[in-house]
Amino acid sequence: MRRDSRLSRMLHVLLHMARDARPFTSEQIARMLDTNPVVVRRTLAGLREAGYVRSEKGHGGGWQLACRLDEVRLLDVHRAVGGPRVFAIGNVSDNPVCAVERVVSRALGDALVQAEALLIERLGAISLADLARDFDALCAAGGWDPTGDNTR
Amino acid sequence: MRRDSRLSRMLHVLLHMARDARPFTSEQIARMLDTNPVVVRRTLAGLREAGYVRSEKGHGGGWQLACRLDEVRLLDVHRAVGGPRVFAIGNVSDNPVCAVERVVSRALGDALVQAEALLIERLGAISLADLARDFDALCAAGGWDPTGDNTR
DNA sequence: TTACTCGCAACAAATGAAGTTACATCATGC
DNA sequence: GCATGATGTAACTTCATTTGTTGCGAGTAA
Repeated sequence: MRRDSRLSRMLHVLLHMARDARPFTSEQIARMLDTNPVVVRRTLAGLREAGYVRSEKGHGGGWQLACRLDEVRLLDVHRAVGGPRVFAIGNVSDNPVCAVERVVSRALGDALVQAEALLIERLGAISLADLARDFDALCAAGGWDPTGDNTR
Repeated sequence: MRRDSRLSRMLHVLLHMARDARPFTSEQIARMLDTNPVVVRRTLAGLREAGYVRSEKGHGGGWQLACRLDEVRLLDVHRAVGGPRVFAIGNVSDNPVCAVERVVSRALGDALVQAEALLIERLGAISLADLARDFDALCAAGGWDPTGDNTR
């Protein structure tokens, strides 16, 4: 499988929306993400169901933020895009018959659970507002021009 | 992609080998793991290159342990089977052009790096000897008969 | 009425582990 | 030597999952 990039992509879009209240069309977002509009609509659908964005059809329609930045954390977005499996590796069986395998399964499972817990904790500790602040800091430090077209 | 179970499977096999010095054929191991002999040989090949097992052809041949249990840690086995990608999720790009994406990439990357570091640390802290001890403890506690055929 | 937009179903492409088939090679025992 | 049992390996298929693509329906605004 390719590496799942939905969380990464949605965060990217959300931050752009946070910086510009005008609706973005799926076409525009697809160009930002270097993909195509159907993939964008498909993935943003999850965020809409969670209430983080809203979409409007027709002229002047598109996607807009529908939440406060400080109320949505990376973990929420992860869940909104389907809360996909975190690990590419894992146990072959959850409830092994073989006693030897039970020992292996427990040790490996413990390590994975701990690592996942840390990841969840990290993602739960960062809000979209934090990222927006990071962005402002980056601009201030790097002399980047926030009025230009930096969509890519 | 299916979840990568090579580490889990190889640990299972190694512990069986630790308990019985006789060579195991790929056929026998395949039955243990509920797979087939070619997959077994393919995966064990990595452990052989690392020097953790050795294989013999012909009558009475098969696979045997070739290392001390206290010298091989789960992390070593993970690497010996190819050290596959740990996460199923990740950033879409390592070096984004877009300034917004750079912020996202850094935050997400940091969280993933921390979680991976913890997993690596855990896998590095457990040796095959530790698992063998866990197994003995399990037998002692559960009244399991180590002389029986518990290969499955 | 036309143009623009999302919504969605259906299917193709790409990726990588696991499974399968086939055959070469080597070691043992007779 | 020869049959047998075992690994070594290439080549292909299967499977699961994200991503990409096409096509069409439906709503909305000018």
